[in-house]
Amino acid sequence: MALSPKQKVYQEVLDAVRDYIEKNELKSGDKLPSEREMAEKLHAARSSVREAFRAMELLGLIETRRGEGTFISSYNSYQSVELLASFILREHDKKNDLMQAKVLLEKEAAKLAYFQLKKGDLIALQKIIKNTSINRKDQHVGFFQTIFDKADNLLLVKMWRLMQAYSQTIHKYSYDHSFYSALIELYKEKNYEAIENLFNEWLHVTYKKLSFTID
Amino acid sequence: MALSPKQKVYQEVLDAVRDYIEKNELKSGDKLPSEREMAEKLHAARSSVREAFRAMELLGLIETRRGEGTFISSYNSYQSVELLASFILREHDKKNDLMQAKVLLEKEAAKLAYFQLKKGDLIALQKIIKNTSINRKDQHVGFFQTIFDKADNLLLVKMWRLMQAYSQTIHKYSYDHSFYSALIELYKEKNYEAIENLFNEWLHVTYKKLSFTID
DNA sequence: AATATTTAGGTGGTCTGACCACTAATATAT
DNA sequence: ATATATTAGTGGTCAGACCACCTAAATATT
Repeated sequence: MALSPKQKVYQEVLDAVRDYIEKNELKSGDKLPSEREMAEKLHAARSSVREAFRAMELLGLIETRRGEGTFISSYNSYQSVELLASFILREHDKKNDLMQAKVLLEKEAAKLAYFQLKKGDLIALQKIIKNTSINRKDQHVGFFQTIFDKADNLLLVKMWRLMQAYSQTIHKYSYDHSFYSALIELYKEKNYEAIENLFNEWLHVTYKKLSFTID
Repeated sequence: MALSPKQKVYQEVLDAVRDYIEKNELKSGDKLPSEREMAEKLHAARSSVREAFRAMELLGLIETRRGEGTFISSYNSYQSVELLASFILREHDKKNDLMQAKVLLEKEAAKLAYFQLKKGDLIALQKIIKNTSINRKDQHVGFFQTIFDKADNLLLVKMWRLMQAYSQTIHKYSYDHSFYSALIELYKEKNYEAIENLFNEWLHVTYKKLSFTID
């Protein structure tokens, strides 16, 4: 493993695993080579392979079962993000970036979904908003999950989920209640252009607000 | 390190480090105990401590300098996002999703930059487009790198760079030449609203085109 | 023959101890 | 006082050794 001298071995293992997954077209749940086998294949020590594997495990990318092996995770578990947040999110300047990016994704998803939403979907959205038995965060997630489904872009929804998880430790993770109703109303009125403005207004207000609440 | 039997050692190290940081009120840039010292303190092997440290490093929580020590990271919190994204992107071969997401980011960056661009910036953009000594890909990257700089959102630019890198395996990675000129023209005319439409038109055309070229 | 049991090999989990490359502070020489 | 060489400490990596656990094949039991 002495090819790229500047890079650490466990970083190279990371790349190698990614290539391996792609090359062999492995999907969620498929088995990876054992630590020993991977080490031999990459001419690295097992401990180096383990450093890479443990990091990936912590990120929820792989799943490990003692006595069985290492498997590609379905990546539904975002538990790693929680740990991240507990360390990271005291850095405030990045909170703004995160919130801004998240809102942008939600805005674009809302616009993409515009062309796909049926009447039944609108009713479903309304039901989520009116359901007071779940908390606001779950309302927000449910609401936009529906929208992202209609937007039909797997990459966008994955990025959004990640940001949503990150942003959960920040106080502001949802819009005002009136926001959701306003969006639904725009869908009903078939007012595509106004969607952009609705989000942008909220974005500017919140952006400023966050700037002043930095301690 | 035999107290909590069900938990892996490197997980316990993770918790211990978090407690250590909390207890000693360490801030960004502060030094952590060495791997050997931490191992002795926690009655664990150095390799186990390393597994935890490497994972934290990958998450961007700590920074490591050979010969000096391990420090609490001050920046680069988005390192993990990059890694995650690189796996997410590989997971599915939805080229359409990727292209759509990339264009969306470029569009939003163009709109964010709108409020920051000075006359000199526009000249710089024009110079990039008129420079025929570099290939189209580098023109595209240079053009939007300038725009993303003005948009001033670290997270957005990192996501974009990643997508740009991956999209290079696809044939379409840049716009028609007239597109860039048109965008500059809109900046000059201070026509904010038209930016959205410019991108959307291109997006719809390309989206359909790609739909038919999927192998 | 069908079932239950034992066994052997493979896997992750952990530890020990050893080098190497690098850095910074100390000691030494100029 | 300055420049140089030494040294101790640090992360980076490796090799090899156990252990606990799981699975499947070989064996024994019915």
